Amino acid sequence: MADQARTPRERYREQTRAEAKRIALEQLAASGPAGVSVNSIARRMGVTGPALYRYFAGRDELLTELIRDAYHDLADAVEGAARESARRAPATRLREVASAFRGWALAQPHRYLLLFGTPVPGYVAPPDTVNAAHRSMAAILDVLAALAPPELAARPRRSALDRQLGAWGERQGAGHLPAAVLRRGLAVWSRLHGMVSLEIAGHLTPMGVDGELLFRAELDALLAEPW
Amino acid sequence: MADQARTPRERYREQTRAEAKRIALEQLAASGPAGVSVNSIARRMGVTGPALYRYFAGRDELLTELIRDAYHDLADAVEGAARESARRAPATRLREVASAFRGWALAQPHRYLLLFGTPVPGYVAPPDTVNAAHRSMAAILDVLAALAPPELAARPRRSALDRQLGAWGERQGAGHLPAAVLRRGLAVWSRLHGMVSLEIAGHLTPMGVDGELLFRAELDALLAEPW
DNA sequence: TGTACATCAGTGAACGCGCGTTCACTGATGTAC
DNA sequence: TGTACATCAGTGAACGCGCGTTCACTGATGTAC
Repeated sequence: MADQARTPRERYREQTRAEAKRIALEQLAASGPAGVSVNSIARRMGVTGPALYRYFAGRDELLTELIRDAYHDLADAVEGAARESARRAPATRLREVASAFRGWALAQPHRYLLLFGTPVPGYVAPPDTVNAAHRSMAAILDVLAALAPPELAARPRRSALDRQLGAWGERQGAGHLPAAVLRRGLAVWSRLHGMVSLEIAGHLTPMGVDGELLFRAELDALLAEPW
Repeated sequence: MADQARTPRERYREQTRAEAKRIALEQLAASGPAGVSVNSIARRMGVTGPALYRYFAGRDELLTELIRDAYHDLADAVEGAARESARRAPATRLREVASAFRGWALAQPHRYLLLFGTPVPGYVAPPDTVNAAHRSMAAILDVLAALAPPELAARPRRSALDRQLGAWGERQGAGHLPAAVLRRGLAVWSRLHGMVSLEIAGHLTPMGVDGELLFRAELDALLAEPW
């Protein structure tokens, strides 16, 4: 968190951008992505609308920043859980990592939905946000690799899914991972997303189901699956 | 699909409502839920905005109709698959039913996202849409009940999750189902939703993963799980 | 069958609101000699 | 240290647009006798 801006003006710029983003997040929480508006952010900063165009090229750039920040923030949480549990049993680590993912999402549902909810119409994410998106996956794969039995590495990549995941893994510099680990990583991500997004969107409430219990049951099931 | 409206006027009313909803769906597909606007629907019908207030109390009622229709349409697809595969092996039936769910969602992603994506800010679904939502689940549970080994029924409902699901099942008139079936039904729904919503939102594309292959792999895993 | 009346569809004006973005301009802050 | 200049932040007006909703009203369609 060191303040890298040298001149006072650069520092001021950074502060103003940060405040605009902070208010944008409040609007996101209150009214969804459509509620994030340049004019109303400016108003709440005590400034006229056009002033913000000194700091952001436009609304889309602001949204891009929010999305990038959210991906990195989520990844920080997931990586943090992996790091802090580094000396524990692999199964425990997976629970911790998955729990960090879920915890982050529940704590700030609007940001999770910004990433994984209904795509914002007309908005196209710049390519580099994808890398930020894959940081969380990399942390999950790390833990899974420690969990998997060592003899997996020798198994060939047979299926079409294995080949697709293998190509992705190599692009990500994770070409050394066994196919089964990549496959399970995708399963973890997909199932986590399913549970978390149902819970956040309120679809469990009318069933009277506690999301945490579903989460634990699904993790138990996942850990019981053979490799 | 019989035309139940007796008088010409009632028939006309129904036609106008249906056309408005048809156009609303086009707008939903083009610009998301925020793009569904009373005024622009009216414009495309060759009519002024206020005219539509003869047919809908307001924008929220229109959205409610779209949501209710979508839940029922999805449930029709899922139930249809269950019915058409009634004489096949239970495992095959589960694949068919899950595939119908996914197929419906992929064919009309905007409607799926209207149901399960980012909640529309400020919109509160009327209670009876919940029943429509649970029709799909009921069809899944039906098939799972046929798939489960018969001795399950004797097992007690031990866990907190089982109790919550049991209470829901009884409210739904499905109190006779074993706890494990309800649990697995929830897992099916949650996993399906995870895969389908990642795919629809375009999160598999940058990984180069085909959603269909993930779908098959996850169903294989699910069918291999012990009861 | 014709006539009087009730019902309903749709209009047009209006209210109050908000949005993203551009542009010419003022005034303050920093920089270089 | 002072002065001339460049840079930058922010303003206010404007453009063009859209929204949901209310209301008094016209004209057409149906209904009852």
